Amino acid sequence: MANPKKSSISLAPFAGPPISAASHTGRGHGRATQATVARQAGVTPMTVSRFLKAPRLVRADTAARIESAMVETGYMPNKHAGMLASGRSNIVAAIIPSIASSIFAETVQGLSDTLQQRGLEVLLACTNYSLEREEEQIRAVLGWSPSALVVTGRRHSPNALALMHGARHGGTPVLEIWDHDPRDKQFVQIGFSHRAVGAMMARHLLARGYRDLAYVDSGVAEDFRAHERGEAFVRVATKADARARVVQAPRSEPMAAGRAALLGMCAAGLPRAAAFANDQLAAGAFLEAAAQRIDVPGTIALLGFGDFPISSQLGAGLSTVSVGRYEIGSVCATQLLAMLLSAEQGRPPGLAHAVVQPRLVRREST
Amino acid sequence: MANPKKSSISLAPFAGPPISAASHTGRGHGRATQATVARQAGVTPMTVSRFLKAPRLVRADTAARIESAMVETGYMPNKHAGMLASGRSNIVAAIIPSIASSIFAETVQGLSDTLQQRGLEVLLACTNYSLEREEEQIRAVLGWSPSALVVTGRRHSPNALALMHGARHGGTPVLEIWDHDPRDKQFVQIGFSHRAVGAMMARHLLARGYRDLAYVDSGVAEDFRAHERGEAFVRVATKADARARVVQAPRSEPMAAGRAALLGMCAAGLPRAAAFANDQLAAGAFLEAAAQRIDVPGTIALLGFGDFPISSQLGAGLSTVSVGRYEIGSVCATQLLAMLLSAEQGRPPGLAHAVVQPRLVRREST
DNA sequence: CGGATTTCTGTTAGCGCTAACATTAACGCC
DNA sequence: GGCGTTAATGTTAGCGCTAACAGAAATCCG
Repeated sequence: MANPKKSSISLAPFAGPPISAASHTGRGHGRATQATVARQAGVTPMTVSRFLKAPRLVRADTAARIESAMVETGYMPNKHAGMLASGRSNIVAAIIPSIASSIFAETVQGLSDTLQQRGLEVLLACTNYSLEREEEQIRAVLGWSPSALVVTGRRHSPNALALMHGARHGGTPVLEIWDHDPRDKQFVQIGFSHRAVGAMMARHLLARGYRDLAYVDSGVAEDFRAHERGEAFVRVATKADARARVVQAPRSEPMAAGRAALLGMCAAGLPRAAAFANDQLAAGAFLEAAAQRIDVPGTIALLGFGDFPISSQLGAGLSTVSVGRYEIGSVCATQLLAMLLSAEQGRPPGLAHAVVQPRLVRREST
Repeated sequence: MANPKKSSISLAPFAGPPISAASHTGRGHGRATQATVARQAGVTPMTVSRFLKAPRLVRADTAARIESAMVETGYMPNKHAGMLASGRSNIVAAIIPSIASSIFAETVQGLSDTLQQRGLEVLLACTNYSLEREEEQIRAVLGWSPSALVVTGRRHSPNALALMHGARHGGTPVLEIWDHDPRDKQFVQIGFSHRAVGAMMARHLLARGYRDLAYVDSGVAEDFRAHERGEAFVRVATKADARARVVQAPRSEPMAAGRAALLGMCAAGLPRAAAFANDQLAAGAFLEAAAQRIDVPGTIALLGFGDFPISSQLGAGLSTVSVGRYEIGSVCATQLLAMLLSAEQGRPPGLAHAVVQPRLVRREST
């Protein structure tokens, strides 16, 4: 009971009138504090604090008295006070585009699974793929004095960048996940090159002999990584003297958007092969193709991105690019812990990027 | 810049040796505080604090001086200190079974969208469908003195229940989401009766003339709500003199589990209709049926639960039960805000449950 | 234009906890 | 048994912020 393991996630807002929790009489909020426990156990608060941090530092019988006093009083440590006094929040703030889309959920899981074992909590914030919102979120989470800051991607608003640099100069490790550019050494990056993936997708389709290609981009204007994949895709295809165009899917539910994109291409003339910004789009297109009795890959080859469960389940399987979603999170956590450790020991942080290499999974759709 | 809107989510752990953030010289952590800003602006810290809380309470020229001092110093409020001093954390802790499964992601979105406008943040914790873990998580989040606590479902470990009651008696509203039992008045509930849904599913299949039924439960042992739907399903079917059995899907990736469940039923003798614990399972079964050239609904009718995007996209559509996932979150937030408001005004909290009624969506699979 | 308002700012104290140091108790050993 | 050593506890002060009240400044109005 003294050392509960846990893991949680949190969302935060910041407008309108704040609302108080309880009707408190004056200041104290009624809850038992370390002082309450100490009185009950016949020791000073400091001993209680010590017991909580390192039980072995107090004598066994004292520890027992404290422990039962904690149970009797229903003591619950106040982490805000602890943070304030120690200067350590043991919070890692992570800013991701979205929780609803399952892309980042596993990364968050990987992050928290690893950090959890080291006594760190993850504070999560979502941007809905908006840079403006990202800036707000970074500002918001910094108010909790996180031990480290994790953001998604390499593109940020100028203010957001300033906040990130400020945090880093204040000694807070800042890491960028889900992207990688070896030339960019501003922050530690954990991810992969989206250009390389776009190129990989194009080369795969070219290698299979398709020479009239399309890249179906998600309708999300600020999903820069999807755009980057598309640009690289087109560049490589064009360089190989193949035809390549970019099609925008509508910004709706992704599977429906994929269906719509396929229908759109039907009207405009089907390419021989289409690469998609993600598996959901590709799955939608696959299902629409089935509905239209368009042969895949006979008439059109389909290539997804992400390797989500659905792509291995549809028909004989959708070819896709497999990304270590969970791994990005766990590697990020490991890296981050190393940075915190070296900061603790006064060593310089080191700026080692980590590449989580994606790989192409060929199934029957290409 | 004085009133940033935000929204974030956080995950928390609690074991192993804590790790410090920066190499701080003694106590102060280098960051500008209200005192820094105050000195710069030639006022007392209190005026800065006041400006932050209610800008209109300070004279315009003072406000301007403070504002520029904040920019110059790069001031960032310390929320821990604020919480400690005011006794209000403006955090709502939400405990859900899983983020990775998209079921609860939208509920969280609904919660945070609504709370955000009122200056409340959401602290999220996942249990992975384990009551033990739920208890740990509740204990963990209570350390942040949340303004309210939201938990999933009505089943909790005795200790968890004790913590919840303790929190409530400390004036913290406690709400249960995703379930509803009018007889249970311990905590405010926002959701629906899973028995009623199970019954609804059975009645739908009976009404369509199917009399040999199966309920395919998810392999998640502690998904009590899925079990409850299954029990009610069987009860109603049996009462109507139909055949009804429960099949356990393997605990794997849900779509694969659905496929496996269908194959299992093939071997054991196909029922005339199968209801599933969720749409992913049903989708897997649908795809396996297609692969096996089993006619749906001719040979076997399939009924899902949840109304996820996939169920409207597969073939001519999978019948399912549509649940207001987002609505549960937003209604919960509204209710919670009302409770905080009445607590603030000293009124008794009121214990109004809110039912978010699910409805059956018939498509071509039944 | 003086006293009652209203508006703005300052003072004091303390939220609950923990670094850092100081002190005392317990122990070992020649 | 006195001295050094270690183990266990206590003392002091302060983290950054905000209630609550007190005081000063500006404003109003008969």
